[in-house]
Parts: sequence; structure tokens; C-alpha cells
Amino acid sequence: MGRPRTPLLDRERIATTALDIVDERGDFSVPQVAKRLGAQTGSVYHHVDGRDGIVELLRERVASVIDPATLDLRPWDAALEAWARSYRAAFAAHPKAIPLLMTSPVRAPRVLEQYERAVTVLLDAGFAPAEVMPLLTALENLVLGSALDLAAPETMWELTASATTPRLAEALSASSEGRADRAFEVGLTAFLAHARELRARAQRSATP
Amino acid sequence: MGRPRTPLLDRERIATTALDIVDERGDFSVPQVAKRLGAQTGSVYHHVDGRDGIVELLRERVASVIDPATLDLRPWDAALEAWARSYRAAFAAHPKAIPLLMTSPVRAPRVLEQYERAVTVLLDAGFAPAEVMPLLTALENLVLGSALDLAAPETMWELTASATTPRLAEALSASSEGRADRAFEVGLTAFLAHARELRARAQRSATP
DNA sequence: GCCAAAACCGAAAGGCTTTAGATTTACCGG
DNA sequence: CCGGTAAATCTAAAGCCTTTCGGTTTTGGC
Repeated sequence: MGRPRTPLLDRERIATTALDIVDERGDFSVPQVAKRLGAQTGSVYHHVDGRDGIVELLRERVASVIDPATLDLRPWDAALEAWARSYRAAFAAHPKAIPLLMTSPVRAPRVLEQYERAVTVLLDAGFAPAEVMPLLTALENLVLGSALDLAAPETMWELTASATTPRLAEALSASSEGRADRAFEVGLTAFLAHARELRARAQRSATP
Repeated sequence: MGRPRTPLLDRERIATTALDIVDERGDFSVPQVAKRLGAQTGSVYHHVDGRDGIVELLRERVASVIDPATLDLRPWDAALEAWARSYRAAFAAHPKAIPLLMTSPVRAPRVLEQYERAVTVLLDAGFAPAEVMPLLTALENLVLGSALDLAAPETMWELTASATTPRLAEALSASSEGRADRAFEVGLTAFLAHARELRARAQRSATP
């Protein structure tokens, strides 16, 4: 058959197709992607660094909608809050992809640059250099932990709970609506309050 | 060959062997487990519900060292704090297993009972029923997000950071020692402070 | 002592990942 | 216009994996 006049495959289409399949099925395979694009399995390897390479493409693509402009907001805590929301929303747009992507964190250049700017935001706000990474990592943990929760079906709770764990069942029915979202709000609110408190304490001791 | 006088396989040994392999390699397969136990691949399926069944065994086994007695501590916030630490430590004992286990949360009966008791702790502390699940879920997100961070090698940061993201590199070197642990402390401290604040506010409005 | 159930083996189907070489075609420089 | 190189694809195959199924021997209860 040889080289076609218009290419069947490129990294863009491979990523798009794989993400479509993951959104539908929760997983993907290289033969599945190839079949949807009308190509043979082996051809995909000409454009992409194996299956893991495709997963990395998905990670970048899902993370690409995180809004970097959030980090321009003032004051610093508004920037962090908006960034965290945008971060989480990017994953929430592809819930079935989350187990596949969570295995390792996003470290695409585009996202790393945002971490760079987030560091700057915190330093400019007056946090000590040694405090910055623990804070940012805690925020990342919050976002990723919450994304993981988003991927877990609500039914896991409801099915198991009613008989042996009555209070748990009661607590669940008392706030079943949007449990995951509200948990994220709790965590985010807690984090921001704590960060503000840390900063205020540091400023008090710096300029007594 | 037929049935041996002393069985080669049982769920216990299968789980132990699989966990050993995961601790070494970060993943496992049914043939690998069978080979270590001196059996054929197919035989494993007589004892266990497929590969996914083994993963579930691993989840239960790793979670089995979460200490339920932490939830007897008083006051309520000491109980939650100790429980969260024990929860996280259980995963930290098997860092290479984390990506395998995080895919879906732990819902083994033994752990569900602990959630039941955690609900009781919060209700007894005076939290409103509708607040309980958001709080517990936020705590779970904290623990799981932090466990995920534990599974990601520190090198991911260090390799990529230095050139294009100088401030990130600086922030990393300013607190490289035990970054993951300190981030968990930040998140946990923030969560507990927020929970105390919520409770205090509720009590003020209940008995003015 | 008999017989069903238990525990294992052997084999095979079907899927996946990845590599290698062969084949045809597009594109560019002369 | 032509020829050669590089590109895109195919075919083929190795080697894994998961899972199922039927056959074989042994155990343990009645």
C-alpha cells in the first residue's frame, strides 16, 4: 500500500481518538485507536512513543485546558483558588480518563510553567521559600485526590452501606447531592484559610 | 498430576505473593504469581476471581493495617487526625502498589466499618448530618491525594525543573527534604483547623 | 470402600504491546 | 523532468497477558 497521499495518522488524531475511546470505555488500546483511524496497529508506532507515549499525550491534552490566566489574579489567594478550580475542572471534564492519568502527575512543560508562576505568586505574597513547595504540593494533593473521588462512582457507597453501617448510610443520604463537589469546596476552603493564617503569622513576626 | 496432598495455592498465599511482586516490580501478573508458587497459571483462577480479584485482595490487605483504635481517641479531632495518619501510613508502606490500588477507593467491609465509626465521631462532636460526608470525603481526598504523591518519584521534579523554571527549582531545593510528608502535614493541619472552626461556628449559633 | 468435590495440569483462544523488514509513495534538488 | 531519499504505511511475528475448559488425581465424608 505504501505512503498515502493524505496521511491517515498524526499525533493530533491519535490523541483525539484515544481520548474519545477513553471517554467512552474508560480505557484504550493501540489496536483500537488504529482501527478507528483505518490503519494497522503497527503504523501507530511510527508517530508515537508506544502506548505510554499516547497516555502522556492524553495527560497533556486534558491538562491543556487549565487556565494559566487564573494565576494573574490578585490577591494571591484568589489566584490560587481560581487555579485550583480550573485544574480540577480539567480532570472533571474527562472522569473516565482519571484512573489512567492519575498514575503519575502532570509534568508537561505547559503545566510546569504554571507551577513556576504559582511559586512566584506565593513568594511575592511573602511566603518563605521553604514553605512554598509544601503548600503547592498540598494544593496539588487536594486537586488530585478530589479528581480521584470524581472517578469513583457514587454507587460504590450506596450499595454497600445500608445494612451494617446505618449511620454512614444516613450521613450519605443527608448530603448525597454533589458530595464530591462539596468535599472539594471543604478542602479548598480549609487550605486557603490555613495559607492565609500562615502568611499573617509570618508577617506579624517579620514586622513586629 | 492431580490434587496434591498439601495445597499449593490459597487466597492468603496468592495475596502475599502478589503483594511481594508488586513491592518489587510495581506491577504483577497472574503467571508471575503462579510461577512463584510453583503452580500453573490456570490454577490460580480456582481460588481467586481473576486478576481484578487479586487486586481487590491487595487493597484489603494494604488497608488492613489501618488502626481502628485511632477512632476511639478523644477529643474528636485527635481521633480524626490519628486515623488519617494511620490511613496514609498504610499506603506509604507499599508505595509501589499505590498506582494499582488508587484506581478505585477502598470499600472493604473492615474499612467501611471505620467510616461508620468516623461518622459517629463527627455526629457526637456536634456536626450537622449534612456536613459529615463532605468532611469525611475531604479527609479521604487528602489521604489519597497525598498517597498518590508518595508514589511519584521525586526525580520527576528535579530533572525537568532547573532550566526553564528557575523559581520552581529554587523552591524545590529550599524544601527538598521530605516534601511529600510536609505537604500532608499542611493539608491535615488545614483540614483540622477548618473543621474546628466549622464546629465552633455551629455551636455558637446553636446556643447563643 | 465408594463417590463427589477439590486442586491441580495442559492446552488453547484471543487480546495486547512492540519490533522489524518490505513496499509504495511523496517530495525535493538538480 | 527525473531520480533518489525519506516518509507513511503494511505485513508478519514474537512474546507477553487474561481467561476458560476439560481431563486427572487425590482427598475426605458417609
